[in-house]
Amino acid sequence: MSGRERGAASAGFIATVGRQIRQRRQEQGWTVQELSDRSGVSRRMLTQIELGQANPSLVTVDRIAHALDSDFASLALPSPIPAAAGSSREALRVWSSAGGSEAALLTATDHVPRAELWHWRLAPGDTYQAEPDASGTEELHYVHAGELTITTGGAILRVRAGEAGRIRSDQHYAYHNDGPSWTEFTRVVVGA
Amino acid sequence: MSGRERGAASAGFIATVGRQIRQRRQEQGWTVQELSDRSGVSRRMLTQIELGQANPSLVTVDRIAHALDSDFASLALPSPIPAAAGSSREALRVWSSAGGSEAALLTATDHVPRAELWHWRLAPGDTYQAEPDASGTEELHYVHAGELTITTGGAILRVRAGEAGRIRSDQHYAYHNDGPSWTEFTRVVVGA
DNA sequence: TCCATATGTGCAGTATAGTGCTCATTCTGC
DNA sequence: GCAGAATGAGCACTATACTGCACATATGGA
Repeated sequence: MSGRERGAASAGFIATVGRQIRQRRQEQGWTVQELSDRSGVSRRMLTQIELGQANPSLVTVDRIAHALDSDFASLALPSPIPAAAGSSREALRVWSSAGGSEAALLTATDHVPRAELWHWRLAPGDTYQAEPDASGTEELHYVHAGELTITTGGAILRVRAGEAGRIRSDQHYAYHNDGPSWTEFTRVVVGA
Repeated sequence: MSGRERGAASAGFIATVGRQIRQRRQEQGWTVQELSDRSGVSRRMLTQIELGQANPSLVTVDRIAHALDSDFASLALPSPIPAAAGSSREALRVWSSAGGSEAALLTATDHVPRAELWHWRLAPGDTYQAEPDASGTEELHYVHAGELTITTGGAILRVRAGEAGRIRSDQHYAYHNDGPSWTEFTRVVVGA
């Protein structure tokens, strides 16, 4: 890191966090000053964070999250929250590769049972290596186009367009696109 | 904020983030120096972060996350998500209307937490009236094309293409396509 | 034992996160 | 139009995140 770019919105997720904070504050009907009083973070800083012009520390984000009766992680995710009625929000691109492959977290539940809805695009020949998860976690897949190869614990599962797959997630696994065209699939992650 | 406690592990989640980073680094078989080179964050800072003795900024955490081929949010969550062996299943057309609308159950888990993955197609002007599910059941929606209007308990939720929605489904609810074109959406039902 | 590698830590310096003032602008409602 | 509330932003200042170096400790292999 020679030149340290700063001042403006550097990373995209910083803007996401800012937008999350602003929306939740407005849902509470609070002014920036009010959130400042409740969180202990200055009004000056809050406006910059909401506009994606700051690079807050974890402690600062945590103070704000607590004041909003939320938690740190959910501010980074684009999850809505309203209890009875849902809301709409844009997807969060969580992973991408040099080849153009990408994974977007579309929406998720807040608490148990945890469920996440994803959309994935894998370029021909591309691979995604995943880490094991909490015991009992499962995944559902539905392939819209191309074909998806899932390797897990020595087993190989091939899912073609129009087919569905399911895996347990207590061990290392990986997604591969061994086909000649792009693979598109929906992924649901379910935890206890 | 009179006395600002610092230097030691202040918040619990900071230690969580540190542990996550250390674990993933060791899974890669990297030394701290190696992660430092790849992420652009100094070795000095990395050790403190891993030990929960630092208060890094979002950009710093993001740099580390990218070097670990991970994402920012999952480092903050104590429980990530994926991995294991599964099976494939064919889609089941559960419902259809005279107008050509249809609902297909793509796949589902066997036991708790229950989760079902659906694909729906609603013709313009078509409606589906649903019965309440078991208490605590939730639904996630992602609209691929057109727009989806969900009415539930007097509330109206409109989800457009590219947006996501969420509702509690332990009450009467209905899907409507009020738009001029076909509506296509993915639906996830999650129960306890 | 000796050497090499990996990690933890003290210290000083630098870059920047964060604060508290200030004023400008916008949007209300009167 | 006017007054007040709310937000956006410039500025100087303070607190601290972050760096680089040095040194200590621990582990493992020849």
